[in-house]
Amino acid sequence: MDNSEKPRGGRPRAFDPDRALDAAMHLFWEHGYEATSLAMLREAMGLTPPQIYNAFTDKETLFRKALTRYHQTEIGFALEALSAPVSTREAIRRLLLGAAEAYSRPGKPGGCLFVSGALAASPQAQAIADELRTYRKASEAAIADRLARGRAVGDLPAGLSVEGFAKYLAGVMNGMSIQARDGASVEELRVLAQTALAALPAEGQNQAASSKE
Amino acid sequence: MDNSEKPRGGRPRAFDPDRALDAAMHLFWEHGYEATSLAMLREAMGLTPPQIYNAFTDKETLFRKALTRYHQTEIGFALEALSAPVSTREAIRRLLLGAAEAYSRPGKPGGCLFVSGALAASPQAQAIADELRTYRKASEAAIADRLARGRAVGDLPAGLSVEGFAKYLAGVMNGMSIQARDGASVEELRVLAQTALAALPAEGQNQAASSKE
DNA sequence: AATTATCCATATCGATCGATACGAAACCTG
DNA sequence: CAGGTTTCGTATCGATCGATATGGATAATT
Repeated sequence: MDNSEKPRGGRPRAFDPDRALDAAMHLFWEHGYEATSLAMLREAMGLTPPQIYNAFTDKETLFRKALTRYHQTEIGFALEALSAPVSTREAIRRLLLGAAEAYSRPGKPGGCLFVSGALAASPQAQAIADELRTYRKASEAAIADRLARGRAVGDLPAGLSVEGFAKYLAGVMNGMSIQARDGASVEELRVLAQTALAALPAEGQNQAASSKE
Repeated sequence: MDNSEKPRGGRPRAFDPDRALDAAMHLFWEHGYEATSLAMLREAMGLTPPQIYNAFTDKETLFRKALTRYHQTEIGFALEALSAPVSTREAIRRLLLGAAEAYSRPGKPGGCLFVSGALAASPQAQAIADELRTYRKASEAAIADRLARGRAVGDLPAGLSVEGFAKYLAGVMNGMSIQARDGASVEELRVLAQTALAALPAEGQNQAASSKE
């Protein structure tokens, strides 16, 4: 679990595993799991196949580590937005605008790795597709949790279905990911996010937790 | 261009090309272009490789024909909704609810082939990915056209950006496609669609776009 | 019946896929 | 330095990829 293993002896590595993992992550992000070949990884990571396999076990493990790294380095905006001490509307606004920015970063592949990584897969890669779906479902569940808290404090109507609304918001983010992949600019994604926000039920008319922010 | 070619002599086909194309389409729909192997196609279509290549040239041509067939047989709801003689809001409502149904048909793969077919692709399959993006862009353009017509007749505020709103709606549909792929039921997709409709600017209060709220 | 054209079935093709065997090289421990 | 351990570079593995060569079979045309 620790990436700074103790070298109990033996020849030291001639490369930086984190840099190599970054290169792999970007390649998977751009081309998806199956369409990214070892030859492409070899070139992008600057490593020989034995180096890759010694450091990352196999292609599937490498991809899973790339997913973890992506989660840590590229989409911190999500947890940040959902846990910020702001109103529910503001939290959702930050979430969607954060996605607009994260899905269209210059020099990075468009969209979200969790969407592009393996939306369709061969039977052999079904486990990878399932893993990505798990990430997407977790994102939706995190949104639902935030909405439920917002409803509990009066930010949202008591009758609102948090699951349904979370599915809408997660769907919008997934759609933004595809629009980003199709070349949408950060400004266009921001407009999309703002438009999506208009579906939020009016807020502020009633709240049990009065001046929250 | 005619699928009932003239048999100017020679041994007749022992299979129905349309049935075979249907099988291929469903396989591409489920697994995407690259992850669908000839071995899978061979089994699903019930044909030998020479039969496939004789009838459909190669894998890429087969996929493009599957795209055309998909467009003709599975997503007629879109053109239908956008060309129906109803209000703009009703047209968009039919579009989104039609997508909810089309993306979750029992016995068919979830989501839209135009999204799942090749969201990420290897460099060799870039042409296929571009083709699918062209289909998606065309859908968005068709929505924008409908919105522009709606705005012209006062269904929508004069200041509304049809391009921006079309990008939102196309994004929502793309997101619905992914939600469907993640197992969302037709009811859940309908709720998502209804939620997305709430972002539509109010209609009917003004025809000349006078009191813009 | 002879000719011509197309399709069918079998057996594979070369290229690429992900993954390794092997032995030399480079570090720690004793 | 000797022993142990790990990574290095080179070469290549078997499996699968998309795609075909080949020759017999079946039809319309002459």
